[in-house]
Amino acid sequence: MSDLDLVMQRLTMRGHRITETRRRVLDVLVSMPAHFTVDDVLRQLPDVGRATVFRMMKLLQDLNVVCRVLMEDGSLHYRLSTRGHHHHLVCRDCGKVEDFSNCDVSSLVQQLAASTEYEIEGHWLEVYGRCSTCRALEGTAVGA
Amino acid sequence: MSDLDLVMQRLTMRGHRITETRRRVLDVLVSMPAHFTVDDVLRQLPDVGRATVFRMMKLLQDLNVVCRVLMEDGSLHYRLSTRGHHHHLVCRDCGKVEDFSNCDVSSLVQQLAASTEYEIEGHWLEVYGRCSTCRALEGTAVGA
DNA sequence: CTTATAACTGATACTTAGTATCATGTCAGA
DNA sequence: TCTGACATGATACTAAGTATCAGTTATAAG
Ligand SMILES: [Zn+2]
Ligand SMILES: [Zn+2]
Ligand SMILES: [Zn+2]
Ligand SMILES: [Zn+2]
Repeated sequence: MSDLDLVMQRLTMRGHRITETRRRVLDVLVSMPAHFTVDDVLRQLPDVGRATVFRMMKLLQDLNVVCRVLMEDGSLHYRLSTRGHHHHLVCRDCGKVEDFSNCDVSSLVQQLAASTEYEIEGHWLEVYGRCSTCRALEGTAVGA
Repeated sequence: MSDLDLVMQRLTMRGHRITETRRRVLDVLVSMPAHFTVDDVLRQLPDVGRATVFRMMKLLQDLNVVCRVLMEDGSLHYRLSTRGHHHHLVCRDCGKVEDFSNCDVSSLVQQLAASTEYEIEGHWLEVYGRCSTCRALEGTAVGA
């Protein structure tokens, strides 16, 4: 089943309607790169209301099919993802994203719990770097 | 030397002026709890211009005496801190913050680098939980 | 102590991200 | 096909932050 079908299914399962607008927005979302903003979406759907897209992003978050990526400057971008809790490894050059959750955050958290007496209940982690493709390109770049 | 003196020193060292407004804003900042917003500051200094406080927060970031705390909802708060790169452990109940940097993020980063072929250049980590004080209080809370 | 001037300030207007309201439109089941 | 709850778009609003600009002030050279 495609991500798109999955979203449709979850929508109806929860009593939400499949409208023409929702279908159009979803079509745009699946065509988007790894992460995007609401304005990226609006630019491709000028006749769709701003509030509608924001409402939809919130809905999709409730349905656990989008997450938010924290950029290094502190701004938040959206990303289609049907994973539960996970983290992002974002390429600074091309914006490509790797989701990961099989990480060793838990050991870090245990260290912290021991040294601080906090009871730890959540965390947010984003990692930034450059993907192999972009690193390979750098060597051959004009002027490099 | 107090944090406040340190800031003054760094300001003059970089050719910035010590003005009455800056002194007043700094006084408020050091009196603030672990993290705060610009509007928290403005509420205590109604005659200081909004832009001035934002300008000052940016300046203080350049001087490495404030950092930003990512709250769980995605909003950013400010925090006075003269540390370099570090992370936050934020109490969900009282807002208390522990800075930490002696963490095991580097091993996590190495794992990631090995499994993804990304060259890793940065990260952002925030941890949320409840401090020992708030946990102790819970047991004695009315109605608990 | 002046004075020149670069730095600083506050007001205002603007931007970006997101929420609230509300009249109109439409999906989907009876 | 009827109907009402759900969805939509326009509009206006909030919150965080930036840009502009005319007026003020710190500071250091004289
Ligand atoms: Zn995790
Ligand atoms: Zn890349
Ligand atoms: Zn606490
Ligand atoms: Zn670190």
